[in-house]
Amino acid sequence: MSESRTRRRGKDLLDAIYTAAIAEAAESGPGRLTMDAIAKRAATARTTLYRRWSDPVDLLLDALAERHPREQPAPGADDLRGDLIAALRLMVDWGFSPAGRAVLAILADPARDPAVVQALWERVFDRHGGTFTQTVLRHYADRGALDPARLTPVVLDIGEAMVTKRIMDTGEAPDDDYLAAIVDQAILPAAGLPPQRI
Amino acid sequence: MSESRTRRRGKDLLDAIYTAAIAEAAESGPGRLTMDAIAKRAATARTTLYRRWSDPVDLLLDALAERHPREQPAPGADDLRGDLIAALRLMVDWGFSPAGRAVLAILADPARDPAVVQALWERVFDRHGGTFTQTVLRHYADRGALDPARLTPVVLDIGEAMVTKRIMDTGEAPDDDYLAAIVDQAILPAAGLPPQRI
DNA sequence: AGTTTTAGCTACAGTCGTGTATCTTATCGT
DNA sequence: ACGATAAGATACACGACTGTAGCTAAAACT
Repeated sequence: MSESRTRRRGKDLLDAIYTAAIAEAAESGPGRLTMDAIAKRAATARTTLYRRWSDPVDLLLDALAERHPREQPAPGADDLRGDLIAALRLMVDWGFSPAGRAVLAILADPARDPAVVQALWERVFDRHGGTFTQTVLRHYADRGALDPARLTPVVLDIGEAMVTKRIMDTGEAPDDDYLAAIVDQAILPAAGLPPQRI
Repeated sequence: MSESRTRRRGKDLLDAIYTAAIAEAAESGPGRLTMDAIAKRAATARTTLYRRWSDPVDLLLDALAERHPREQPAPGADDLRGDLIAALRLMVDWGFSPAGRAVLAILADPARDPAVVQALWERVFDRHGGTFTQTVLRHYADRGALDPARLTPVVLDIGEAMVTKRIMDTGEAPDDDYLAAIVDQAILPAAGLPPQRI
């Protein structure tokens, strides 16, 4: 009838659906995520969605898995501090992408289904290969620049924890000064190095 | 008609409504919070709620403000490490109360209204008087046990950030060993003290 | 005791999302 | 060019929640 002349199919359509699902989740939160809204935003029919997924969260997980950031922090020559800041910057950028917002909301959802969280780790994070600052810290520990014994799970998580909390508190992306402060005042001292500029 | 013989009023009724609202928010998340569910759980009529509040979040904010934890960490004699762990324990307990879960969900809600967050800070946190570890760290800095210059906003926030992230990651309350690890491996080094047991 | 206040009940129209069924037809594979 | 596949449109009954209105009667105040 009033159908547009072209009809999307396969990858094109999937892309549109994934984008719509992540955008909806990022705006409304997983709690308010509906098949209806995803379908409308993707300009497709609800029936098309039901042919593949049984509920909105199932769909969202597929979307997040397909769109997980593959970018890895690439530790440079010999600049631990700079590399750590860069890794946190990567994390902030991701955290403020629609996908990052959606993931944060899923993790903080009090009604979260453990199975969903587990699926999130298996399909998104684990494949992503370690956290952001972790990659950098391990790299420099391997080269002898810092004591591997200091890289406990707690220490490896400091950067991510500080950034996450800051985002939740302010709702805004921390600027480079704040990221530098996290590195100088929290991560480096915990890693056994003298704090830089206080 | 089939109305129960007694009819609650004033504070009794308010208490039931607040409890119901926080419980609902903790279970369903603020996104799925409805007047209907609160009314049903409080065993009152929806009309009664509409007489006082115009929407569920408005109601929830009143409930959280009324129920905010007044318990303060009381720094003891001369045990910085122990007092920090105790402060984090207080925070974990609060974070796992229905109110804490509701607050976390509000802060992580991608659809969060800045006005709601601001109201939350003004009506709940600010009145609470500082964060958990902050009280302890300031106390020992005042007594000269550690360098006040090291107590930057970043350092004062490490404990809360680590606990928050841990709760989001695992969905469970960190045990005392983990809290001790946070204190020993993250907070104390950042505060300029040698890490205790690694 | 009489009056005011307000909790509790019922009903209503309206909106939104669900899950399923049915039909048409664009697109793809061969 | 033809047949298989699947996208797109529409319709439907159902349930949940909304916001308002009107009524009854319990609790509180005088």
